[in-house]
Amino acid sequence: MAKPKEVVGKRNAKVGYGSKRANRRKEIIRVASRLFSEKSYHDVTMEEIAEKVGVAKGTIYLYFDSKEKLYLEILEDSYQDIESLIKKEIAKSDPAPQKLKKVLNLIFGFYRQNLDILRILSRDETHLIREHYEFTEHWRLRRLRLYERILEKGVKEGSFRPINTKLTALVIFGLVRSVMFFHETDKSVEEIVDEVFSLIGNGILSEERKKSLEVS
Amino acid sequence: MAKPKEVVGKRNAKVGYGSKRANRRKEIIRVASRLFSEKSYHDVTMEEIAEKVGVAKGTIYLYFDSKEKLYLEILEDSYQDIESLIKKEIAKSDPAPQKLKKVLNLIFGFYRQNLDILRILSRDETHLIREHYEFTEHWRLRRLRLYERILEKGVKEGSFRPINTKLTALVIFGLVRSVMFFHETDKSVEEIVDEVFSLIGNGILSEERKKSLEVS
DNA sequence: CACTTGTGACTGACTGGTCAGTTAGTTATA
DNA sequence: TATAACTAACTGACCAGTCAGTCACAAGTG
Repeated sequence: MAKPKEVVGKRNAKVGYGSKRANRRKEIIRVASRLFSEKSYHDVTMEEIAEKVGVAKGTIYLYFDSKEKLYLEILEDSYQDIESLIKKEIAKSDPAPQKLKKVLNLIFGFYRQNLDILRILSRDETHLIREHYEFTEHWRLRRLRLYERILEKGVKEGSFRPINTKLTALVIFGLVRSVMFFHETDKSVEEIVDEVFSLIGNGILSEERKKSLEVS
Repeated sequence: MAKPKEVVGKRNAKVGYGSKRANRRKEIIRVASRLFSEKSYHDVTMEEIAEKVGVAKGTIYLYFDSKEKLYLEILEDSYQDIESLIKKEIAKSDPAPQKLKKVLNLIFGFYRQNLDILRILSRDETHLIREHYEFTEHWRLRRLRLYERILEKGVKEGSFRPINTKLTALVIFGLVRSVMFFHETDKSVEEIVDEVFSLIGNGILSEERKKSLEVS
């Protein structure tokens, strides 16, 4: 415990000693993220990444085992970042509607600030490699469960109607992506979330219409 | 007008004379669709397509100028199919809510019957080539406008609340994809559409909750 | 100090393999 | 037999990953 643990070990290990080496790593990830957000996986070459970082191609391989590993690390980092952000901000005791709104704000906010990552994650290149598929699937399910738990809590509390929580979670999952990705960015995240929340909160039918449906 | 137009012309023209040649074309598209739905664009090789069709690679090039053209034609065909399906079924006079439900039924139904196409269209490989991006964008906007028009009609009729139709269209666009793609297929299309429609129609908040929000 | 040895970061030419697209030649068909 | 359909071998470009070697600098040594 006294001595700091020997940290050199494997070259491409993630653990960094906040030094030059760690910075290079980060710089490579930064550049690669931007490139992967602009083009598909196969259209980004290691040569190109190296060039934009300002090193030779071989150097990249001193930090990452392979192109796939580099790509997957970008994905994992992003998912981790979002999730830890949510974990930090959400208090268990919040009533479900507030909780849902908070989560939406955090997610929309994160994506707004990390458009490259939004573009990468939105793309469904789940066929690249087996690992990638499992990866994406894993994180998708985590996100769905998060929504579901909030919805279930709301139903129990009585703040939400007795809805199909699984389906509703899917609906929220889908709309987040499309709204974030395609909505004009002239509105603040808060405004967008307010509108989205009011929409899924109250629905689109008018009161008269709802009444007439109840009758029939 | 009397004589059928000279149709031979360019080898790879789409126009077919319902014969052998046209069938080959269709078969190639069918096989390619399945492969493109299983793997990413770059991971499907022309060799593989040829093999699965049962011809030599060169033969594919007698029907399609390039891999890109083949891919884009699959996309275009799919978009066209869905849109013409909708156009055929939707009467202008339907009230907005029914219209929306009908459209959702048609789209969900189409995807349920064409899972390959759902997988291809869901993937956002919009970076492949410039043409592909414009393509996808074009059809996305058409779909959004369709939703928007229905929503506007409903607002005017008074069957929908005065909602932000642009945002709502995006929400619907997003949820269709994610619900269709990920929802267990043990339910019929009608059941799913009913549930989705009730969700976006009435919202998730309970009546008490809505009232308490109105007060605050 | 002058030197040697060591080392981690980095380089870039090279390899092995892949694959879209071509073409010269063969087969089927009208 | 003329033409369309088809084939299979080939070409050229591309690219992930490798590896022998360079370089700047630090640590040891007499």
